[in-house]
Amino acid sequence: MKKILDLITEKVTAAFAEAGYDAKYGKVTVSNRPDLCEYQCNGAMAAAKEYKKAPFLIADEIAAKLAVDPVFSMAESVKPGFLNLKLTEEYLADYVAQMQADEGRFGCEKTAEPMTIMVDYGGPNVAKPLHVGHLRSAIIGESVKRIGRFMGHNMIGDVHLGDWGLQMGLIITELRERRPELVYFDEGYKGEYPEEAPFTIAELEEIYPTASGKSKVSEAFKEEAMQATWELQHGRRGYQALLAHILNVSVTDLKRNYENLNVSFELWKGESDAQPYIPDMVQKMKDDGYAYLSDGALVVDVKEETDTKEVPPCMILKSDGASLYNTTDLATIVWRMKDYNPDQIIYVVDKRQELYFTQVFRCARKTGLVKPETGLKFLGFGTMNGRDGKPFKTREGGVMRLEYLVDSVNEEMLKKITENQKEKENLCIDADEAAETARMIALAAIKYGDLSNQAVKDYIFDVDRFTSFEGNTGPYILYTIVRIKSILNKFYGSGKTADGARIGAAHSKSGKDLMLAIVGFNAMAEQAFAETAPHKICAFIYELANAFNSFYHETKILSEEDEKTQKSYICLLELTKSVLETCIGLLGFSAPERM
RNA sequence: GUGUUCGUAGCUCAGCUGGAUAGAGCAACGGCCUUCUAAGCCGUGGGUCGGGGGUUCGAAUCCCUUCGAGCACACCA
Repeated sequence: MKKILDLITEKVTAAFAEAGYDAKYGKVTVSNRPDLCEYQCNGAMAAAKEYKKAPFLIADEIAAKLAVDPVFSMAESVKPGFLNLKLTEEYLADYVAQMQADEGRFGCEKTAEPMTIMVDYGGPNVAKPLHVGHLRSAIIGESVKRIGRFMGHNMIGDVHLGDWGLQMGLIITELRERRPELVYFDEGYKGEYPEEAPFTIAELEEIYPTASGKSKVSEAFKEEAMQATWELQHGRRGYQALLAHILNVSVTDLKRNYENLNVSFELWKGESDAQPYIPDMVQKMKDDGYAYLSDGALVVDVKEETDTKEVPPCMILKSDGASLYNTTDLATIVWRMKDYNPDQIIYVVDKRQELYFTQVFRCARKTGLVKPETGLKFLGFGTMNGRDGKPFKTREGGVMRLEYLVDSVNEEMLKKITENQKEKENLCIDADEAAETARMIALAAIKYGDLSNQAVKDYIFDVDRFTSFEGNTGPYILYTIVRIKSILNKFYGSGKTADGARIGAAHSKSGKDLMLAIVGFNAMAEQAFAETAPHKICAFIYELANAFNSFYHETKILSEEDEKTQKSYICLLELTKSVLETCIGLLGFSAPERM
């Protein structure tokens, strides 16, 4: 379906052309003065210069041509040269009805050229619990993935696990100190290793920080850990079996945590998966003459003419010959290209890593790791700060576990639901439903609170504000959906049906405003994808929810006596609900039946 | 130091491919529940869009400059 702005623009450009002006002046936008009009075109003022003619004269000409078009209920020129437009109720209703007939898409066409897009987000470390720093990547990445998928692209999410390096050696060393009798440490052991891991996730989460602490005070311990790391990476069987256990236990726990956030990944690849590709990659960079030694380290120059600042070379190997983060990230690109050949890779990462990623991207491009047309996109997000404007910390000053944060919001929500129930006797929610509903609202509060801000900006995570859920919040959106569901349930529950009915012309300003809000869906979705901007979806649904609540307040639906009108309302409610639900689906949360 | 992002109401943020009176929410104040969930609706007050200059018929938006804040600047990830 064509976007409504395009349809109107077609009319206006035709009018400009007919009147002898360049069609480019006919671009129509949504009005910024809703009190004056619904859509506007400012082209006459721009055209005035080229044609050396008073802008209002041009606008008058165009308005006269448009006024006879049955699409517009108003087409007038105003003061300097604005062209103000209003649609007829019939035309608008017809467009909205078409959206409804376009099931699941609401007038938004899938792309004609689907791309394969990999999204690198999440980035948790094994053996370490998720903390608040992982929240934004998960939330934003998941939404970006869903938006792309809705637009018809083949989206592949990769968690990009931090499962390589010294941390593994640390865990193994600590475990050996505690339980040297385990078969994993017996070098002569030739049999199968147990299937059951010798530790739980809780133990693992305690072992790692302990070991990490020891390595900082004990040189000997650190030496041992490095030795263990080396042996692990060079194929020591027992250690590899332990690594498998660590991964297993860790990933199981991570999956559970991500599921609670309604976040999932197609791929659970990690840094370790990139290691096999490193030797060949490095050799090729040397052979092709890109990599050279600088201060003992192997580097690739990534400076460009247009740089306004010094971009340091991209380091491939440290002066001791060891690989580093860059090496792993580049090798990750190698396997991604080999296995999935993506058209684009989007990195949802803390914005502080921007310079680092420009180096990696340039290096990948220069050395031919990716095709010239392969997109490498850095989607940096800002820091989540506490109420004091400083990075979010627990009261004690440590990093807060993600689980605790989610739990505390859950609790607040449950309290609120219980309170709310006392006020409304007709809501008989049992304990299980209340807990589940609280979970859904809490998730909406957290995700909406994050996504409604621009990703690049830092934002303040204020638990009190999020749990107060008035105004522009996730719970407000859910509440709106629940209200609609409630009416629909009562309507259908009385044995009525709206089969065969169609949305008709609006009878009121609020009804028309609701439709005007809905018709922007397809344009918004395209834009949200093109700009990887989930916050545009938030802005859209907030406006839509506002429009609905105004309409709701002044329109009695269940007591409407005219059957045709009532069915039309029901259709409109169905559409509003579907659009809202689709949108929150793109944001990564869903609505309960009641709250 | 170099680069970069940002500075909009008391607070948290939209708006930034230039357009008409700069918008929301929270907080403050005032209305609206015998009628579809008041987590709602309607209204009032609150702004030199950090300062200065420029481009333009027209600037929060583009350019320059200045002040202030954050962040990043090769052997960490």
